[in-house]
Amino acid sequence: MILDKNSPIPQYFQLQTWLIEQIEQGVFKPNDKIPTEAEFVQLTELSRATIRQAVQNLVNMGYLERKKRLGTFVINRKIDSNKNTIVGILIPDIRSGYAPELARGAEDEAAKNKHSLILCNTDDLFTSAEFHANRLTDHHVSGVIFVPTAASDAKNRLIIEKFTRNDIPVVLADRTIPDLKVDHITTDNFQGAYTLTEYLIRKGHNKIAMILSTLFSTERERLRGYKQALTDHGIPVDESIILTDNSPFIEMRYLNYAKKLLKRPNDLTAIFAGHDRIALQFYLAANDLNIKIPDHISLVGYDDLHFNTISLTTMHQPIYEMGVESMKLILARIRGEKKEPQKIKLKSYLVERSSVKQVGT
Amino acid sequence: MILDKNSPIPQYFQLQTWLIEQIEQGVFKPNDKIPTEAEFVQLTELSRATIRQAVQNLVNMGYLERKKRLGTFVINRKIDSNKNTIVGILIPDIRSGYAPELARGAEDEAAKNKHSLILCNTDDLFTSAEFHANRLTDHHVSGVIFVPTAASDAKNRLIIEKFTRNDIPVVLADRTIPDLKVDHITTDNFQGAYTLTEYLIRKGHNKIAMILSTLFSTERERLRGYKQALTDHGIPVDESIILTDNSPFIEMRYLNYAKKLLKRPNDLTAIFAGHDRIALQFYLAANDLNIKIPDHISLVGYDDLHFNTISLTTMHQPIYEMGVESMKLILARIRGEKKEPQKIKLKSYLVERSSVKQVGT
DNA sequence: ATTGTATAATTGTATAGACAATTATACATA
DNA sequence: TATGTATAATTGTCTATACAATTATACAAT
Repeated sequence: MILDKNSPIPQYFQLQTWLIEQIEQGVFKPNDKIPTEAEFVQLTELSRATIRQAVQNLVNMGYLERKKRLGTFVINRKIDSNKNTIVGILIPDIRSGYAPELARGAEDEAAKNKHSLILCNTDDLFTSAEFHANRLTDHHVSGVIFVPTAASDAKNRLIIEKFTRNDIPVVLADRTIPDLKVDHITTDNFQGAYTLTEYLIRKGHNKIAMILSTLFSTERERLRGYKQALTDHGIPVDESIILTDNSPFIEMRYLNYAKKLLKRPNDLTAIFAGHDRIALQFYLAANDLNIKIPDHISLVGYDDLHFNTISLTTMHQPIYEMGVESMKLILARIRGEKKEPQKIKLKSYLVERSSVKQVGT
Repeated sequence: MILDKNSPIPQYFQLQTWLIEQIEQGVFKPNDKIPTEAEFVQLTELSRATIRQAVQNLVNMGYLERKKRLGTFVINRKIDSNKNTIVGILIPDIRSGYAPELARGAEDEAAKNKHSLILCNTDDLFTSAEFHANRLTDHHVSGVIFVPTAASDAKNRLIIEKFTRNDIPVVLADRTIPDLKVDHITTDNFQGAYTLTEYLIRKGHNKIAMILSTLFSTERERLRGYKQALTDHGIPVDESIILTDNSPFIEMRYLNYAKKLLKRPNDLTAIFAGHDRIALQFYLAANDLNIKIPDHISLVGYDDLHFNTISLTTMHQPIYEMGVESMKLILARIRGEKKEPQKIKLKSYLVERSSVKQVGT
């Protein structure tokens, strides 16, 4: 016991700090009995009242638990704090794309364990994400599920650091950021795009345009998968029919792209839209131009959003499951399970509807 | 000072209880200075240590604040707790209908004030709502926005009582429950349906079917508006073309209703769907049966969901605004503004697209 | 087998007193 | 005007002590 009698730091506070250290370093483990107050009096040569003051503070802080007649024990904070945990989720916009599905998955899993989920909409903006990050830190949430924004990797890293500096674990969902020691969970966009492209090739297509936003790792991965599938099937990659955009998703912009692409006289037989909302714009554009899908041109999307009135062949992403799994991951971190950062890739599967026609032979 | 020296209740605890009472009854008001420890020693004839024990507990509980040299003061808990408040929202399902829009409105308003929103999905089930209510109470949320479930009024009342018993204010959103002293905010469904029906009548329709679920106050109000509009225009209400259902919304069921109604040989010229998701089923059914909307029959919906591919004339509900306003209401209650329960009705407006044809002259 | 009783260990409650640290205020000094 | 200093009120820290309440355990009585 190293208490400095002459230090300006109060004795009770020294003792309290020492105790916390011992607990956090695992010298006193959960459920361990710490010395009795009488023993502490002998050990420290302080009065019992002072001992009690230190111990009482730790009880209030949730480190210790007193049991009459038995002594004072270290609480298993992990189990304890595991009740009624609050987790934050940072998604672009709860109104669009897969966000509702993701939120629902996360919420269901949280609710199952009596935890709660705080919703934050970033609109894919760094400033907004930063604002919410501050708020969540103020609220002392126990963990965060973060869908990185459309901002640069560096800026997204700032957000994550904001949390980790405050000992709040983070799980990245859907999109990743390179070289970062945090858990992340994505769908296998490379494999999915590969499968989808291969499907088109099998259907006889070999002039397949791709249109996507390069802003997100997800779509860049899809582009990789698309190119790889073409290459593996001996079809040269034609950069002139790969249309990339690096600004946030705006319907009108993609509607115009779609119209341009559909009007352009070329021998395209199929279009691979980077995600379903892009595909939707193609439907609308095609409708406008009196082009029939799949009769005149085939179309595939990616996401499997619930479009009730159009019958789009697309990759179904297990978004609900992603929500569930990210919550499981973050809860494991909150419980303090220390492993290497996990990189989970969920499998997507192809949903064949009627936007692709067999061509050629 | 009434302390019972002989009571088995500890002196410090008696003092502490008495102090809380004084504070909560407003005898000691926020920012008031309470007697100094020395004064308490005189008043109570207890030792200073005992006084301190009671006061320290109240400090820990957030009732009091010590200031060296100045004394001990009552904290203004309202102002204090007004920062970083957490509000719960109970909606049917974040994935469907207007829920995302409502949640977004509420979240934006909350974020603006540095508050946070906990998301709960009830699936319109009482048991689920009850579960979440318990969870939110455990978390000590400061207020709740509640979209009543499809269960009976009595059961929804139980949920609300659960909150009010714990001094958690509640705002009802979208749907109402009769005879309840809580704030609520709805759109004016009567007026909206009246406007919509009148619109159809002006377009020459006088044989207008209505199909709806009677489970929710919203749709029952719409039915009232529909009937009133007919009556006011001298059109007799024909109960045989009013199709009601009182089970939760299931797409298949309504698809079948739609098919039956569309197949039935009658002189219907227009259909008023209780909400957009019902209208969507009519689109799908019509498509199946090769019936063109609006050429063969006109259709209106209610909600203005974001259907990208169909062009439905419908009532736009200011759902985002409803989210914002319910958050404002609940925050006002949390701040302790005591008024009569407010009943706010937001105006909807008609969005004319192309699902209604002019008939007759 | 159940119920009651004594014991002892430990925390819980309480007293009386002492000195330290902090800080608003007033006053003094540069 | 700005800065330093003394004062006094109040909370902060700490000692030494005493008895009460709680309860696991062992053992006795029924």
